Amino acid sequence: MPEGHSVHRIANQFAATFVGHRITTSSPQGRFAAGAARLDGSRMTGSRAVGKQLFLEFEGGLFLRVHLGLYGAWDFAGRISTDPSAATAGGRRGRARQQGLVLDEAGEDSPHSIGAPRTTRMRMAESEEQVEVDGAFPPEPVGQVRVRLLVDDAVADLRGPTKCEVLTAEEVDGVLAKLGPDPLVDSPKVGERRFRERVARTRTAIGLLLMDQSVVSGIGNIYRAEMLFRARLNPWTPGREVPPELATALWKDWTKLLRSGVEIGQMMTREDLRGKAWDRALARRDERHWVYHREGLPCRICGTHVVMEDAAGRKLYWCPSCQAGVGPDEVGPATREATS
DNA sequence: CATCGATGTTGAG
DNA sequence: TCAACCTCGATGG
Repeated sequence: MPEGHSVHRIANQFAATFVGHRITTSSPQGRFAAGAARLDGSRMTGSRAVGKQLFLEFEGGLFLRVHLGLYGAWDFAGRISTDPSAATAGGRRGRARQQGLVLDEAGEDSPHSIGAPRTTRMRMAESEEQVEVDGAFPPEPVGQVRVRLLVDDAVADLRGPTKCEVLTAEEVDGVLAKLGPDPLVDSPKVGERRFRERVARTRTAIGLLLMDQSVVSGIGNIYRAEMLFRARLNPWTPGREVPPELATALWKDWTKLLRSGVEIGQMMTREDLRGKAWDRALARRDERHWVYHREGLPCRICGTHVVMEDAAGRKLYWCPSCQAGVGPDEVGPATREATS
């Protein structure tokens, strides 16, 4: 259930732990047996995220493309990076070993390891929590594991993806061509211009455009709602009526939020809490956002009840008072009720 | 213990 | 527009 920041962190985790190594690839579940066989035994040469898509490059010119969808997840175990933020992006071999890696095996050094070997495990999806578990390495696959990538001292299990396939470089290019700009992939100038020009060209509501991966990559339902609130922008404003400066501001805000998300591993959009309340809010999911998942609760700025309405099948949360700006021609259900 | 819903996308109709 | 995908934490009984 990740938005873009999680996928970049996962790409960094692969860069730190797998890139440069020969990978034993399998499909314990069986559904990806043929694809796994094509990759088995080849070296991983690169790891890259674009929006919500992950591309793992292998020797021989093949790529594993993974999209986690709504509930997919990677489970890492063994020697894993405890901080998959930006530092290892690009996947240079060797660099990974220098920074913050944990090697947690049988561990003579470990004070509490008497008897059973222990392994660090971390699930990378909507949340990340590292736990140490008893048992030998590698652990038995648990549940429906679509793909298992194994090196000497680390393993990654993929479960529940919406997309998992082997592609050639040309096919990867085809996928990339359909994706809007990603602030961590495209240059600030080019990314901003592509986004702004695309928004200006359509009557589609900005609330829908932000979720359209061909317009901008990596934004999901939470960042969408939060970015619109931070811009005090009515979600139903047609793209062409969003002032260019505001489109630029949205792009810059996405850049800032994505960087922050990759760094802290959380979608924290409440910059008003910088300082003392920050850590507490990080610990509490219901404190991290302005409007997301706050239907009926008072707006944190004006006290007006936050509304929730359907936008192309997804739940859209916003404050009809704070976000009344840039009058929309087309209005959503909540706006219609308020004015009828 | 059963049911619901989710930070997403695809493809059928 | 809606079901399917296929996982799991949260929720209710």
